[in-house]
Amino acid sequence: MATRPPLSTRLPLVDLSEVCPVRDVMDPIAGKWAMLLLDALAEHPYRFAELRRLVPDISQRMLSQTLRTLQRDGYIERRVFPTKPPGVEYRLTPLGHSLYQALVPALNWAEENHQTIRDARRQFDAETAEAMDPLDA
Amino acid sequence: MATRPPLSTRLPLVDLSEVCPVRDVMDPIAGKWAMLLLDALAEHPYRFAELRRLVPDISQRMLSQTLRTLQRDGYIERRVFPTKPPGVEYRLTPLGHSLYQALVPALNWAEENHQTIRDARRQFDAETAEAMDPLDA
DNA sequence: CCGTATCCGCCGAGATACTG
DNA sequence: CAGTATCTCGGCGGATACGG
Repeated sequence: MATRPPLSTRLPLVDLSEVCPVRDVMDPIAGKWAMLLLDALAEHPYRFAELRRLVPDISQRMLSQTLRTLQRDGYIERRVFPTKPPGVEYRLTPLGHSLYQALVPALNWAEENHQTIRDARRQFDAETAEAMDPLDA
Repeated sequence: MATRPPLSTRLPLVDLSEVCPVRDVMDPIAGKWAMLLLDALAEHPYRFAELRRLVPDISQRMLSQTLRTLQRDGYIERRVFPTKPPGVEYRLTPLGHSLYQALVPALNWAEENHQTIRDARRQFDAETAEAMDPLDA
């Protein structure tokens, strides 16, 4: 029958990153560590090992990788000092500071409303459990 | 310039959701669709099928699932109308509107700086490619 | 019309070991 | 000190089929 390319091999109809700027911009900083690093660098430049200490549970691999994507998007700048042994410093660019400022309201909101949300979750879970198991009426 | 208190307290492995409220709050809305749905519902309540049309490339499964997690955190309310066939309307709660307001600066920033970031990416990729393949010096 | 159940590919992220 | 290379695994999210 009429030959049609398999669905899986067809390219998207439009460039989604073009259609939805918000997702294109937010995706790289929505990972597990990006915001933490932006927050750490917001006030002060840091070296690689210092960032490891500031975020103790990040792996070397994810620290390196996250820093590079932040650098790629223009949020941080990487400076190498040819000392012995070499040192590398990371600092926010003006664009990075600008992003951080735009994030501040959301970050503050999260902290202010954290307990409210936890309560909402507990209540929701209790209600749905009750609906499935109506013993505890 | 608004410097916030540290995002990550450096207490070791206790309950991370307790230690890092920002991650606990932001994680559920950092998914692929949550922000889009919040944005759609910010102005006007919608029914399930209407949301499908508004966000054409979302699957039924992810729409249902995302709406449920938003409801669980208390951002949206679900109203069932026993019509024939049944209709379900979703609308933002006051908490949901409050969250959305806190997100607005970040959303606007993303749109305003989208092109700048795309340019930064292109330049970064070009430089790293050049570094690996120094033919075009 | 409004979902849930199941199967599955992909990728983010951890652990570990190795280079300059 | 500041990374990369490789392996691995769990979970997000897509496709499809079925239920109320």
